[in-house]
Amino acid sequence: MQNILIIEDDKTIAESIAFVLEKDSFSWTWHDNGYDSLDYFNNNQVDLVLLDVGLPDISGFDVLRKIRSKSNVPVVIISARDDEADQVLGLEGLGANAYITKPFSPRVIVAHVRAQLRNFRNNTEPKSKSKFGINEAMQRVLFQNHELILTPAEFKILSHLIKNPNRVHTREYLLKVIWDRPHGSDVKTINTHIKSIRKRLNEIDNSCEHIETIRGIGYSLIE
Amino acid sequence: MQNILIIEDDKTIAESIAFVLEKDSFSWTWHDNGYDSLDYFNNNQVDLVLLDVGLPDISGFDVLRKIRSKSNVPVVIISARDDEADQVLGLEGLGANAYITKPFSPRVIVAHVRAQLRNFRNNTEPKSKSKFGINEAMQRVLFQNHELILTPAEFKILSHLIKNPNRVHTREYLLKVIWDRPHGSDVKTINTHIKSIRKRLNEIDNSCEHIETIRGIGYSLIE
DNA sequence: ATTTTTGGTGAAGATTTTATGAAGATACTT
DNA sequence: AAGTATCTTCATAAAATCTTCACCAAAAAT
Repeated sequence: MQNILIIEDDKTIAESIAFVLEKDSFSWTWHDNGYDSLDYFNNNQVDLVLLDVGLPDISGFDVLRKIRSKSNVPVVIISARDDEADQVLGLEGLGANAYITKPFSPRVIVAHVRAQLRNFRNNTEPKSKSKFGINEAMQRVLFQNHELILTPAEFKILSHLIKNPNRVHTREYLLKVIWDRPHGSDVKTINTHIKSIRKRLNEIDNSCEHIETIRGIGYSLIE
Repeated sequence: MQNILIIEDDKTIAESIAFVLEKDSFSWTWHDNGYDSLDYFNNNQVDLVLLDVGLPDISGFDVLRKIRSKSNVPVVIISARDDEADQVLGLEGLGANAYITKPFSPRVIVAHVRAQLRNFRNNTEPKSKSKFGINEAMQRVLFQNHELILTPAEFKILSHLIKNPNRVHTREYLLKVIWDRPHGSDVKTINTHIKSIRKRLNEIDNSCEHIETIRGIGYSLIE
């Protein structure tokens, strides 16, 4: 049974998360502050961390950094307020594996947990060499020695996926990747972009799915 | 001429950096906040970034991440205070190329800039043989043994493209190439210049596009 | 088993970006 | 100053791209 560490100062939220985890037969532990949770993390087997960014004692930033200084355990960020968005982006850069915002449904949380755990399992140690190369100077992607000519949006999405492979990216996030800032268009737009990227990739190598769909969440590039 | 982007909210510091860069005949641009500088970065040719970590709007962390999401351009971190040391370490992990702290002398900065630019150049362009020759003295370009008679603006653009082939050049940057300095004219002017350069090239060899349009960004000379 | 939700697909429409030709403005030459 | 070459602007056409939509298939929930 996998052990999930919940770091969340709001008791109600923590309990609802714990409830759905338990229903899906995960083991869980809850701490409502950064220091206790780090203490727990250092002395126990933890398979995944759910980390709220708005803690009372230390910043989510510091917690994540401390965790990352000794482990690659999957960390999923949860944030209650929209104005934490910037901070959340920074956290992803620091090595957070995914993040969930505001109206988080139980199902979304469990889906994230499952996706991250699966990715992590498949991804430990072997560190293979990527089949992709990014030609920034020409806004092209090299895939198995073929140069892909992509539209601006496709390039932005694909190069982002290549730089952060084996981890889930929500459609919302990928939209922001295209537009640099929040943008009004429908998230389903991403489906269409992904479709055309897949088409181009499959023209070169049809043997497998290169971009995996994580149902209910988003997409992930497989290496 | 290489273009350095200075991201620094302290006017005095920015000016002193700009001064020494100019003395060493670098082109430079200064922005005092993160958003403007990213906006500039996304739309202009930038050969190196000098990034202060203590910006008023977004963290240097986020700025660097945004830059790295689309470019491998050398980024040199400058930090004014010692207590930013932690942050600086994080930044280095994220892909900063070097960092300079507290008492930075002009000469140290220029030395870093030169070193990074040299590294970057050696790492990227393998330098193949070109079909083009440049006759600086006569303001002419030799293309497949034909001498092209060009207008001054056309010569400046084309010879710049020849010196930096297979790489995108924004219209803003090409405007600066024509005028040596920022200039008030519309960037669409470049479209017209490119059109006439293409016409001249096609009169000699019509078999392919020699100047490729990179949609949303600019133009690139193909070798 | 049936309903509901979610993602895939192809095509149409809207939007954005670039190309083009010509006219106006500017600078340069004689 | 007139004439010429060059640069810029403008309007419009053309192309490429982005978004939306309707419909179908697959997966999940009931």
